[in-house]
Amino acid sequence: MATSLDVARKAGVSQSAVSRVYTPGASVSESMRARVLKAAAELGYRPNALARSLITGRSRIIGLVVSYLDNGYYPVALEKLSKALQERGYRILIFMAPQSADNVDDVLSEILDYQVDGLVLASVAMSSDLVARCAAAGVPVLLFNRRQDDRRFSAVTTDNRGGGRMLAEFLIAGRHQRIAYIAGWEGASTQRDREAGFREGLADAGAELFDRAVGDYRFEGAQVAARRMFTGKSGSTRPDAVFVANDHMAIAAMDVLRYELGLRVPEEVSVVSFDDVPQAAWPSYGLTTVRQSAARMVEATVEALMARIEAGDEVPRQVEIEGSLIVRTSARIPEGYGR
Amino acid sequence: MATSLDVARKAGVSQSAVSRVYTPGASVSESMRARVLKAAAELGYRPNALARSLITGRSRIIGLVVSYLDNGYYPVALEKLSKALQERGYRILIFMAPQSADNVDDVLSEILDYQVDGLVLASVAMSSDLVARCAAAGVPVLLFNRRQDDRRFSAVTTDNRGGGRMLAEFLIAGRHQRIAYIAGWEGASTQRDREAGFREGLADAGAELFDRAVGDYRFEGAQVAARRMFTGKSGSTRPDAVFVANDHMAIAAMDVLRYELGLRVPEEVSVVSFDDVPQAAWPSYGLTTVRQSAARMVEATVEALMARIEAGDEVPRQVEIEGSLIVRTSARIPEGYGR
DNA sequence: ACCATCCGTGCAGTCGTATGCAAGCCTGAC
DNA sequence: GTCAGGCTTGCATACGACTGCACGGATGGT
Repeated sequence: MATSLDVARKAGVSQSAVSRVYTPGASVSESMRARVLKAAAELGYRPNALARSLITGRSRIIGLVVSYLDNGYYPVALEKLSKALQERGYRILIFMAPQSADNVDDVLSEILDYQVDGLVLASVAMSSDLVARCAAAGVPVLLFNRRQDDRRFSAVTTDNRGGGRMLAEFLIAGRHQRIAYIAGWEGASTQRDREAGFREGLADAGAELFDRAVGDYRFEGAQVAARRMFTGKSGSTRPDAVFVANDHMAIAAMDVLRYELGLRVPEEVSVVSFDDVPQAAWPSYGLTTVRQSAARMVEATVEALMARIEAGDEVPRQVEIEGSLIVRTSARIPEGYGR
Repeated sequence: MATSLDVARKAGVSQSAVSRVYTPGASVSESMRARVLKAAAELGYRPNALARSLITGRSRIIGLVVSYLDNGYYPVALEKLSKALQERGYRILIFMAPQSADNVDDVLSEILDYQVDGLVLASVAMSSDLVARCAAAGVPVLLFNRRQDDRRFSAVTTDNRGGGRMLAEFLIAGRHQRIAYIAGWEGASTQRDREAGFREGLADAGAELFDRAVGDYRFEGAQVAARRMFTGKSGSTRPDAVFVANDHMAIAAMDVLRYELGLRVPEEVSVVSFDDVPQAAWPSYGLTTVRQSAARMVEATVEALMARIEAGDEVPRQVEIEGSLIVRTSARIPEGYGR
């Protein structure tokens, strides 16, 4: 591999000159730039990003920690995030977090070793020890789709509480009598907020939860929860509507209802959920769900990161994106709805 | 951030000593190791991976180029690949390739700037100019799920031809009369091989394609293709079976058949496909498909990469994984099948 | 013709770590 | 007691690029 020194020799200039040609904003004459570029092209020279990072102290790498990709929301978000950052000249170093949340620290340490300019944690929490290390290293941390009360973090979330409330109102308007809930992982802020908003919405109408089970945001968890909630019950002892805390689980639950238990959706049971993953729009499911716009969340993420990295903002931002109710076919539609 | 020199001063030893403590296999006495580790812990020291890479010439970063994540196969593969590489001390620098295949070169150049130790191209092709540069830089390149006749590449694929043939035999055994094919992107080796194998299988039984359309491996492409192929046709002029070149498209096609055109699957039309993405197992689809084991492909990928990177093998490997037919409910099952 | 100014360029030091080399110490065998 | 050999350790240099500083030349105004 050719180095800047090789290019300099070939072009008959100093190594500094070569460096300046590749540094935007540096002062170089046209004639020199031409000579350097010619020599560089002949040698196939490209600046070594690692060496550059070492001295500038900025790697133009963003660390991303994700814990699961099977929930269809994350691939979409990852794709958008990657593209948006690429456009700004950043790359993504990706880490899969082990499910056991305690090991995340080890993984994170390794990321920090690469001198990332920023860190995005997608649905992942972080020990306070690590927080301190990131702060010391001046690495901005952004929580994606998770809130932490600690105000030292930037965070981008959807208005989960508001979304939960919208779903409650929709089900109430549809005259559902026995409304149940299948929860996500209880450690997640999204789970807590969605449930809180949902219960508020019910309470405002004088209703309350008819049943509740926990699916932990996992596919199999939702299957088990749905079986537990519906198996062996007759029309009046089982829910006539269920809010499943995200689409990933809702799909699992719906398949159990239909294909294991022979229930009709939405005629016998209405199903609503949260996220609007691509699969939610597939006509086999047609999920009525609260859209958590990946495009807008990613946009906010990139903006918040860039503010801290490039503009040097000190104060973390907490951004909350508005959700919107997408009505499809998985839940009974209130009479006169949409007029 | 503390450096090795800070640690050295605090521990009263030389910088080299600190370095050696963190270099596996280096010769350090127990007493010194203890002193260094103590000082390091107090300062929160961790070696700078960039500086280390600069001098060792190995970054322990693998570049990964992916063009789409909406096909459910790739998130699964990415997750497995990432975990497998993490276990071996490597990280993934991820790049989304723009759809327009010509710009891939720019993107790839940027990856190479980071001195990656290896490059995995998932369903992405590469210009011969870039090939030369990678070879010059000594960066092994591995084609994942794509074959290129150029023997300078390592490549890991499924036996697409064999898989296509299995599907043809299965449909023939099911006594289908009018067998059609919805193709993937014609530039892809997977597309060509799957189709070739399928046609061979048909030919062996004295049959041939009844109809053919192109879906380009895209969801919308498959919808259009399915409409074109089935709209406004009666029982005897439309296919009674269709092989859709991958699951991602098959799901789109199936929904068109059922929900737009009111056809019953598999009673009126059998659908088979390729990949076995997680969604294929969902009972709403129950796709009969050829499993392309992500686990085995990733395993082969990691092994081939490590052979070139760590063992220093010069010869690229072309690995072809056996596919297996997964029979579910989307296609008529031949009488006496499985006995 | 003189001086102030500015632009372009090279020199040399720097980022944080790894490693060949040589020197020092200790051990054990004779 | 001597010497060979091995194990530890520090010194110095290298990796590849960025950048503050100083210097030379060109420019412009008076």
